Amino acid sequence: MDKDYSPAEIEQRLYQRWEAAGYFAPRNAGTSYCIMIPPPNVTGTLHMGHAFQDTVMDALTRRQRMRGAATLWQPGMDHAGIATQMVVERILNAEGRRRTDLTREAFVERVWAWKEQSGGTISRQLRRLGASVDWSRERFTLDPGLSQAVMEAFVRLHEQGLIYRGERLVNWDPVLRTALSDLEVLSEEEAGQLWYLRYPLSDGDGHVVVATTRPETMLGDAAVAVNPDDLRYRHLIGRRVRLPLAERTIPIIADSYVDPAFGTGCLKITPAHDFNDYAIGQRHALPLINIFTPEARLNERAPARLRGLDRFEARQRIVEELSLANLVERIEPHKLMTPRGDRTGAVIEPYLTKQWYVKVGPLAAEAIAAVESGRVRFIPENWDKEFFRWMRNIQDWCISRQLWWGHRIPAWYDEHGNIFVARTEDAARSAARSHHGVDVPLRQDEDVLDTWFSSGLWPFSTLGWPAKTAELARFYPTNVLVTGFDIIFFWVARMIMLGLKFMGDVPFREVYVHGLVRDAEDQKMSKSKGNVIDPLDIIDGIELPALLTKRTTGLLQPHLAASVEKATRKQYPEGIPAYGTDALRFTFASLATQSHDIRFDLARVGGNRNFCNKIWNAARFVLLRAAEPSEGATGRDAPAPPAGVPPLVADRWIRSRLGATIQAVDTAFNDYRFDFAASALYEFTWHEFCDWYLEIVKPVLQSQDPAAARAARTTLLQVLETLLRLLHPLMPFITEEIWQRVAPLAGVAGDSIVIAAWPNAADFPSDAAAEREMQWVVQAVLGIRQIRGEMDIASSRRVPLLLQHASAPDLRLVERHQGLLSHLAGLASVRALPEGEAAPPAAAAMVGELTLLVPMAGLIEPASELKRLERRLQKIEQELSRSRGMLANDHFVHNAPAEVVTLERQRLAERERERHGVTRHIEQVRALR
RNA sequence: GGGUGCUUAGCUCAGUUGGUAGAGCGUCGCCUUUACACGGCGAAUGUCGGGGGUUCGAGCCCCUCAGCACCCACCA
Repeated sequence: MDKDYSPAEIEQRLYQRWEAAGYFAPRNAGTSYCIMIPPPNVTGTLHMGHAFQDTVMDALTRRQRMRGAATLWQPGMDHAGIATQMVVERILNAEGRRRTDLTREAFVERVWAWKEQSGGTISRQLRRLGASVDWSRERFTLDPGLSQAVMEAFVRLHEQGLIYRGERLVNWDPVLRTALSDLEVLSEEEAGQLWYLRYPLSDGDGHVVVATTRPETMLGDAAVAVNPDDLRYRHLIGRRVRLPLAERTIPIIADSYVDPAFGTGCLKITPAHDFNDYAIGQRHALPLINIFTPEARLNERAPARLRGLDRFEARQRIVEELSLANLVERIEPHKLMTPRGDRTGAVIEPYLTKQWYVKVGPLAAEAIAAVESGRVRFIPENWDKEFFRWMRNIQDWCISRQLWWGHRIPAWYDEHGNIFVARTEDAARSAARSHHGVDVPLRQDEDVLDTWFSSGLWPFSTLGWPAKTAELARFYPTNVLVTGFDIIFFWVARMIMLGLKFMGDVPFREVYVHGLVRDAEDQKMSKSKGNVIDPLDIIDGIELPALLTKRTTGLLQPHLAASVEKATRKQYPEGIPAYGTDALRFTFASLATQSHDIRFDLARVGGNRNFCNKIWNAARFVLLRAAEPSEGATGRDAPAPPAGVPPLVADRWIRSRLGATIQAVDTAFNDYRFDFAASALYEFTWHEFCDWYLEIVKPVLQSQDPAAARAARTTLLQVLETLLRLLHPLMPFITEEIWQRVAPLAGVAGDSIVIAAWPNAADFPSDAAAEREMQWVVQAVLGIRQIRGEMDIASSRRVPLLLQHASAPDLRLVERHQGLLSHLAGLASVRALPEGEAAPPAAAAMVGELTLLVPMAGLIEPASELKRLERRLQKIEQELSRSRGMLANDHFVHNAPAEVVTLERQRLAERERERHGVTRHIEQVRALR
């Protein structure tokens, strides 16, 4: 093995080998295990959130593969209608062209070309992350197969009356000129104004004053409404006002929706441009007066002088004109929720159009039932509340989009407006023929489907639906969905609804919901903030200049470049060092807590890179020693005689600990607590295997006792080999690299750790006796080390040890582990003081009754030993008084469980012994002065 | 306006049925000990957001207040 751990060298090589060997395809015939990747946008790149969830999915998949399941981790990408179309439109714009300069076919062709070029980035990223997806089954939502599934789903839903076409107000994005679903609209509080406008009464003197945040829509007003109980206006109900500028008269109506306390209590009603007004308009049979073009400019219904004005220019002009006519009573500042398109950021206009809808009520009911009955389980489970809340208030889903990139809606129209929904154009044609008796010209719907419609079919469309394939039978329902909470409604809910509808079963048994990955300052990672990190830059590292270029090019708002640069320079003055994939993955695992947000800190990756290094070097040590001839190890002069050292206890101990660790990791994986798995692995590997066992075993390996050395070697190899398999799901690369060398020596056959068997805790049963004995050794060593540490005794300096008040069992333990103690605590000699012999001035440590003494001569200042002991005593006293207090309390003694009381009594006795020892020693040290 | 979650060591976070508060990073000593200085050994550090309650006992359960975050919602 190379002396240095260099991830870059091993990772790509290993992944290629795995992929070529076909390890990632489902292998065995036994139980199946399937995870569907949430398909990322084909033209995007993977961000930290993706890397996080890919790590989780890969770890789950790798563990199940090792457990012998036929695993399928299904990869693929999403065509992401709006996002992708916008990207390509932006490229066209840069060329000085617009989408509409091209034909629909030419534009779509252009998008496909861009997809081919850009889609490779994600595959490359996934490979670098070590994702063990089955590439042979990769899918894209616009593939022929998946498109067929989309058509089929649409037609079937339509046949069942669950898809319909309707004209009503939709969320309209005037920039994209398309309808959006409710979910694609984000409302935020923004500063605005409230205009108080006078509408003169048409049949007499006076006026009513309406308060509005959108004065420009007054051209489309159909009424003024007041609350029927509002005494101020009761006499006006039924009369009419003259609508300024529009020069129409409109009625004053009564509707209980109106809040008398808000504004003036008079509400202008614009049914064609406001969702509430639309509902009121329906109740009162008011006309819908659409005053906007699809670009949200005033249309021909507006007075000629205002036509063509953008809605915000129109606002200004209209307010001016009304002011001149003295029709603006006052203007107040007002905060309001402004709806914006999640992609464009454009203010959304409620707009009257014909669109396709999914009637979700019946679908939602079944989905709710599936979650209620536990057929789908959320983890953490409180996400089901969120799910229920949304599902119970769900509105019909607008699925048509006025875009070119996507699945075109399988509906055809004849000249009379008859609609023929069919799987193919031919089918539509023949339906039209039988309707009319003759062939008639048909025109296909221009619109495409919401991207999430095809994503919603993903768990079964990728497996071949609507055909009844073997894969569907084998892998559906899938085992778990791993996703962020931000798409529970967009995606998770829809998959459940559509899965139940078309497959008659839930798409997945469990949903593991993880938090949002934020940066170290708790900011959401976004391109415009310039704080996104490409996972590959953590793996491979990146110099500052390259990072700056990367972050400042292609910004949606180029003027942010300067602030992005500044922030980047501040956060990563030296760029980002290369940490390797395993360190990054292990970090993700340790961050996988149940919390809402995940604050990503590079320091953590650094720590885990060190962990990789530790594993690497521990393996080097094992290989170095295991390769030595086991017989006739030559005696270097060990400082303390190694003869009689029983290696068996340490061997038994480390095996017992390994068994406990396997168990902990299994539990953690089953509970989706990857943070627990990571810490159990870290703790065992570093602090038990490396810190203790490797150190313990060093003198044994060089001992004169070949049997002991051989036993130690066997344990060393077996424990390491097993540990590598246990680490593999989280750290696939480093474990494979080492395993290839260790497995043969450990007598384990196999081509790759990827398909090796998952460790079995039962192979390493718990050994309480060994753990107890080791604990005694550890206590003794720590006691002596503490003296050494606090007295600043150089580690090269060996010290003599005297034993005081040693019981017979103590003496036996000391004798058995003398070599070990000497080695681990740096002892020059060990001698038990006979009763009656006075102890020399010494520093002391207590292990039960036994006192360990390190003579001061030439090493230790009495004053500092005194200080140390007094500090210790203080702590003991504290614990004592706490213990005494509890035991003196009758309520405690009577009410607490017996074992708790017993434990407390033991604790008290122990502390008292310790205090006795320490006090006695303090007196001795004092006497020296 | 509703709803959810969070508040624990300087920083980032664990803390599983209530039973003596933990980790990583950072800090401070000592150490070039032959796997590893991306290291070893040792040390310091917390009125667990405030207040109240239940209990023999509360970081954990209940109430309340404060701050923060997120989600949902049609008050013009």
